[in-house]
Amino acid sequence: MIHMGIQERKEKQKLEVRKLILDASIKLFIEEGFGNVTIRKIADLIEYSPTTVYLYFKDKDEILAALHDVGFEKMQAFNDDLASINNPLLRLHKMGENYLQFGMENPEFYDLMFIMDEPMKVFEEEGCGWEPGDRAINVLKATVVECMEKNYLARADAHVVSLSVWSFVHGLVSLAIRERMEKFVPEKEMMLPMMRQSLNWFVNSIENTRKD
Amino acid sequence: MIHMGIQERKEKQKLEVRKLILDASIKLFIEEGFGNVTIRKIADLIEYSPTTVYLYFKDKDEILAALHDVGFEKMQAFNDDLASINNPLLRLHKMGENYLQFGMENPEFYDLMFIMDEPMKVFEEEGCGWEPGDRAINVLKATVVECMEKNYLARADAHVVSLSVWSFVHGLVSLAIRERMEKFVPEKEMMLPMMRQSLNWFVNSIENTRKD
DNA sequence: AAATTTACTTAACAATGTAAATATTCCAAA
DNA sequence: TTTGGAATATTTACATTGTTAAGTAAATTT
Repeated sequence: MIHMGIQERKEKQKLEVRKLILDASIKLFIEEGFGNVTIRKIADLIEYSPTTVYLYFKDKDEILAALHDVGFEKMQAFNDDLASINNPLLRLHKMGENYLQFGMENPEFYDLMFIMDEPMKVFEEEGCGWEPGDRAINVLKATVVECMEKNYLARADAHVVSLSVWSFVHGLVSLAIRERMEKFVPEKEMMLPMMRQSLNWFVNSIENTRKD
Repeated sequence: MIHMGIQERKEKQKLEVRKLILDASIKLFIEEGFGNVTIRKIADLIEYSPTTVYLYFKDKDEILAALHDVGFEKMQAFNDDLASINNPLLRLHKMGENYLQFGMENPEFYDLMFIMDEPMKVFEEEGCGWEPGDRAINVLKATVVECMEKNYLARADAHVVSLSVWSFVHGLVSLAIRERMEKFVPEKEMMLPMMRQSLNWFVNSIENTRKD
């Protein structure tokens, strides 16, 4: 094995084409919307033949799953400002606001991460569960637990409460993204403000009033 | 116009074929899932050629929109037991439970009604908004208002609160349907119970504690 | 009886995901 | 240096999809 350097270069190239495909997908995804992400358009963009894509990804779902992962990275970057908030209830609130904002600013990614079926098939096949989602909700859960410990939230099954909080914000975003809110929030620019109001009410409602 | 009877019969026949198409769609929809509802399969079932379908529906989206409407009718039937509940907060709670149950028992319909893009396109084209959804949320809203009037809920913007309640239950159902909950609720038969628990916590949390 | 409208079918197109067969490139051993 | 075999890429092809255009046969109107 004299030419290990060459093999390394090859592997790097392999990864580079993979990255080309992914970048092209993201570009199409963001600029033309999900419906226009097709194998052929990806291939056109990177100037390869369509079937070459299949040398780097098993099928289209796997590409979507990769984009799904990119979405979770993006979301994590969105939450950089959380660590500085000491009050866990305020932090929970801010997490919610970030979630809403991320969803409304990146509807295509949000869709892929929390609504679309396709990327989930890959996780099913892999056997191991939905790791990115798992990690995200564990952060939420930790905050909920902290809220309960410090009596900002009434003590209850933290698992149930975490799912509830998540469901609440997901409900808002997914209804908005899939155009079920237009009748109720006619002006588009009022959507996010309205959602924030909704979140305010929610956080206010769940706050523990029987503080010791 | 001697032959009005014949014209009537013709129109009836026209409606009958329409109904054939719709029934076939529903059958496919329920038995084989949404992905297997194709124009050709519908045509096969009713023993017409595929293109005949287009004489009765503008396009596939219009069929999906019709199924969407059927879903709302089904849901309404689900809520027959609500009228007998006098306490508005209990009624709200029961509405939520019905919503969860309907969603979990009719995931395909729920999908069409509250998640999928396709049927909404028809409403956009028609200009007038999403009438079935509008009606449904108005029922919810009336209950919320009644809750506030009778001090079961703290006074707040009823519109915001209604959207919030809806978002909450929709969040639960849509996460479950689109397989984002499996990691958190591993046993499938625990899904609905867990969601009910979540709803219990929610209703409990939003209930007005400063009752006069 | 002739003309026209209605109801339906056949044929076809374009887009899509994907598989199989084929070609090309490139490195390693003879 | 040549050669054989991976690795990489392309060509061709297929099946499925929604949908349109053209054609046909029967029913209805004139």
